[in-house]
Amino acid sequence: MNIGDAARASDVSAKMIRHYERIGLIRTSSRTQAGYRQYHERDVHLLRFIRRARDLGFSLDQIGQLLSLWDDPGRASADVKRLAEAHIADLDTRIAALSEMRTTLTTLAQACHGDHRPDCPILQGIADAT
Amino acid sequence: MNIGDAARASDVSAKMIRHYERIGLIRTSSRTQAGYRQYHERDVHLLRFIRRARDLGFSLDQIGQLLSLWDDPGRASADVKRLAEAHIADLDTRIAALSEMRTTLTTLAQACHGDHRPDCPILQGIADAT
DNA sequence: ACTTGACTCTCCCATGATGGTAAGGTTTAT
DNA sequence: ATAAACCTTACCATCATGGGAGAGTCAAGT
Repeated sequence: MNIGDAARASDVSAKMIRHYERIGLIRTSSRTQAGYRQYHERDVHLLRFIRRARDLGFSLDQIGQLLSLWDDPGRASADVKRLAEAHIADLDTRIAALSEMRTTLTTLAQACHGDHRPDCPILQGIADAT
Repeated sequence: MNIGDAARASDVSAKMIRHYERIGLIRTSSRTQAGYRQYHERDVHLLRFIRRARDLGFSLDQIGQLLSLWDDPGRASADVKRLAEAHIADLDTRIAALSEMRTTLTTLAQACHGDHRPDCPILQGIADAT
C-alpha cells in the first residue's frame, strides 16, 4: 500500500504521515526500490488510532505516550487513565477560559444597540475593562 | 517612556510590542537619537486595548479591525457588534468541539477501572471508535 | 572619568499541527 | 509513447509568542 492509500484508509493526510514518521511518532516504513513508502493494514490501524486521539484533542506528544502504552502488553490501565484524566482537566481549563470570554463578550454585545450610531459599549468595555 | 515601561504599564511584552509594530497593528513609534522607541500614555492605552481584546480571544487580525473602528469617530456600532458576534459564534464552535471531546473522553475514562491490569477501554475506545 | 548593571536594538530560531508548492522521479493505463 | 496520477524531498507559511546572541546605550555609584 502506498502512502496515498494509507492516507485515504486512515483519514490522515500523506503529509502528516511523513511528518509523524520524521518526528518519531511512528516507525519508518519499508520502501520500494524507487523509495516509495509501503504500508500495511496494521499501519493503517495505528494511523487511525492517532487520528482518533487527535480528534479527542490529545497532543502528538501525549499520543506518543498513549502509543507506548498501547504497545505495552504489561501496561497498567491506571497509567492510561491518568493520561486521559490529565487531558480532561486540560480540556476543562480551556473550556472554562473560552466560556469566560464568551460570557464577557456576550454581556458587552448585549449592551450595544448595534445601529448606525457610533457609541458602542463593546469598544468602551474592551478599553476600560478592569 | 521606553518600551520596557510601556510593556509593564500595558501588560504587553516588549517582544510583542515590537511585533505588533512590525506587522502594522500599531504605528511605528518615535525614537530617541539612540534608536530607543518612545511611548506615551495614549500608546499604553492602545496596548491595553489590544491586550484585553486578546484576552477575549480576538485574533490580531480581528483586533486590527477593532482598532480601525476604535479610531473612527463615524463608525456604526453595528459594525462593532457584527465583529463581536462573529467572534462569539467562533467561541461557541470551539467550546462545542472541546465539550464533545470532553464528553467522549470522560465516558471512556469512567469505563476504565484504572488499576494494575492492562485491559483498558480507553485505548480500545480510541482504537475502535466509530 | 570609569565601571557596572539594567536597559535597548536587530536578527534569527523555536514552538504545534498542518498545509502549500516546486522540482523532480515512478508507475500505470491508454 | 505519452499522459495522468502518483510518489519523493525540501522549503515556506500559518498564529502568537518566547528565547537568545551580539552589540549599543544610559544612569548610577565609585
